[in-house]
Amino acid sequence: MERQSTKDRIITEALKLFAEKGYEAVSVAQIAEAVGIKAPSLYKHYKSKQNIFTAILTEMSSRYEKQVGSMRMNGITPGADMELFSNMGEEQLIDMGKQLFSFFLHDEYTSLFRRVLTVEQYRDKKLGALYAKQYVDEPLSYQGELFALLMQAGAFIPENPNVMALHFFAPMFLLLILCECHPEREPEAMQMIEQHIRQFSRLYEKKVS
Amino acid sequence: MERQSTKDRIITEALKLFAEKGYEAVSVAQIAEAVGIKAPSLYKHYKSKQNIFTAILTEMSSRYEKQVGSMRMNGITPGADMELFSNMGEEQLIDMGKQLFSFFLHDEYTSLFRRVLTVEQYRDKKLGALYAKQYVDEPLSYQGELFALLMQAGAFIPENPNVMALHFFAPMFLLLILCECHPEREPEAMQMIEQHIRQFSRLYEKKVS
DNA sequence: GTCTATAAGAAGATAGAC
DNA sequence: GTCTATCTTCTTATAGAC
Repeated sequence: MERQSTKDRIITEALKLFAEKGYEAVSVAQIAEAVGIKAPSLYKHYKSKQNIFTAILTEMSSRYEKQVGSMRMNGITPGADMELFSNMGEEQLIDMGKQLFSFFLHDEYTSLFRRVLTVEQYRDKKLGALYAKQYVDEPLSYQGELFALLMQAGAFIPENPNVMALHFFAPMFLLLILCECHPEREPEAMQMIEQHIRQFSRLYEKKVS
Repeated sequence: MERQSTKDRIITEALKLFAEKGYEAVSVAQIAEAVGIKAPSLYKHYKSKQNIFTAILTEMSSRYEKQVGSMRMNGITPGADMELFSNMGEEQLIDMGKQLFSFFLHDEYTSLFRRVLTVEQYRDKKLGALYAKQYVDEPLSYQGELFALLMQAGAFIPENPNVMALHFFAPMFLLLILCECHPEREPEAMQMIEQHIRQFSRLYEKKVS
């Protein structure tokens, strides 16, 4: 009567190990040990080590499409909830940035899977493409749409909204990569994010004329 | 009469393979084959596979300290060559950005070693620390110093120069990571960099009052 | 310094008992 | 579904001839 089936526990433990050591460096025996069974038993659930990895990939992609895809990265669709943002102040922007950062850094599966993609992106074209899509292209295009709408609404000075998205997102991306490997630097990073967004707001704010 | 000794060629070929597949996924036989010798011959030059990796680390670190450390990332020490920058226009900033980006992306050793650090950073604390130092902390602190001086000289509006460095560097860092795995997107990235720096210049330029 | 031969062990995976 | 026992292949590394 465990919370997770053995088949699911294999995925969970394998993901943790792959994120920590990389696919090649993890043996089937290590995965089995983490689950609490012997290596051969594992082959009753998955027919190969590669199969375990593929199952992780499938599971994480569907999780992404469900959570992040439909919610568009932070629970807000740019079109529908526009009014929520049209009177968005600096403090709201800081909150949004910090929450986005915190989710990406602390959500267990998101964080572990990003580490796996980081480490394996060069060995498999599909993984490289997935990394680019999930952590570069989609955040940028989503935030680009959002800033375009806010710009139209007169919340910011007229500039290229896609470059604006790059200016907003890239610093958080850099600090995310930093903290992923150096968790002790999270407070420092959070402070940088706040300073970043305050300055970003000042730069893009519409001056009263 | 080869240009490189066998001992050096082992380092070169091993670096290429480690950057492509990761340390664990590369066998000593593969390195030997790339060099053009048999695996056991390799042990006359290095006493273990780990030793080869350590030699790469030492070599690349010293290369970094020589080239990038003393030249402060792009050949210019912030204090000494200030006058060169004090009348720096938008086009100069774009050139500097593109050259910096191009160097990081195309310099063979820089690029390969960054890939190795990217892939191995989670498995070894020293490698994680090196990654943070070389690709985050030092570029940011150097550019922070530079922008602080330019700000003092009246070239930019008064803002936090370290955040300004983050705004300048982080977008290039993100695009660098993207192109490292997707070289075909370099033209697109170069265009983004140009747009980024133009917008950056407009945002930080001192308005005549 | 290079080779062939080989040791010693770990890896992924299967067979078959329970 | 789990286990023990086993197979096969690959891996790092050494020995010793040339």
